Amino acid sequence: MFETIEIKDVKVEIGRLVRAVRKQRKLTQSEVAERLAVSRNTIQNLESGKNFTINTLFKALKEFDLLDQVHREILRERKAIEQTKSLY
Amino acid sequence: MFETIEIKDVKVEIGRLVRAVRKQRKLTQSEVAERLAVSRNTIQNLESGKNFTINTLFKALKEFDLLDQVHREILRERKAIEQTKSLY
DNA sequence: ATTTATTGCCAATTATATTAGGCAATATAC
DNA sequence: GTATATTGCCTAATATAATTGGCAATAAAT
Repeated sequence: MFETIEIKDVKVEIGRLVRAVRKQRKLTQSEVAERLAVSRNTIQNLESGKNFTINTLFKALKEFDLLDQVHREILRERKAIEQTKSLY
Repeated sequence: MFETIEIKDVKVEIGRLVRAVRKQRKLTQSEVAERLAVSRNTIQNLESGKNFTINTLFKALKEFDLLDQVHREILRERKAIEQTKSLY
């Protein structure tokens, strides 16, 4: 019924997002890696749907000015949940 | 100017969100750990702002019916970016 | 067409996330 | 109050993410 999306699909989509921003800014994988202080392989993994740590993702989101937005959405989601009466 | 949020702050906020949902559903850390097929330590790290992998986070989001929403937001963000003329 | 740059992918090593187990502190139930 | 459950935190071992270095395939530039 609900939640047909698989974890790997979301990781692939994150990879596409990171790549899209990188391309828009005309940066190479090596340049992004240097800015995040990680290896190019780590960027490669991030862009290609492999597993990675939240630190790696958040470094990229911060570099690309998306971290603040993510932070606000997490905050909003938690507050929405805390106001909702439990269904369980 | 922009992006004053620190990575650690967002990790802490993720921890609060996970805990809020867990509490609302009246589950213990051990029960969540079992459902995600991870150790209780991993849930503890997730809830307390430590580093963790995207797999761990996405298992939790899927269990809590939040993964589909995240997936849609990532998709939307990428499409927005691809339509935007570069400022760089 | 020929360089030059970039990407995809691989093996070996290092760093670290995860696991398993335990115990004290705190919260919850009785 | 006492018992029971839950949480926070620690150590040691294991699994895996990240690093380093390399090379072939593809893309971009000249």
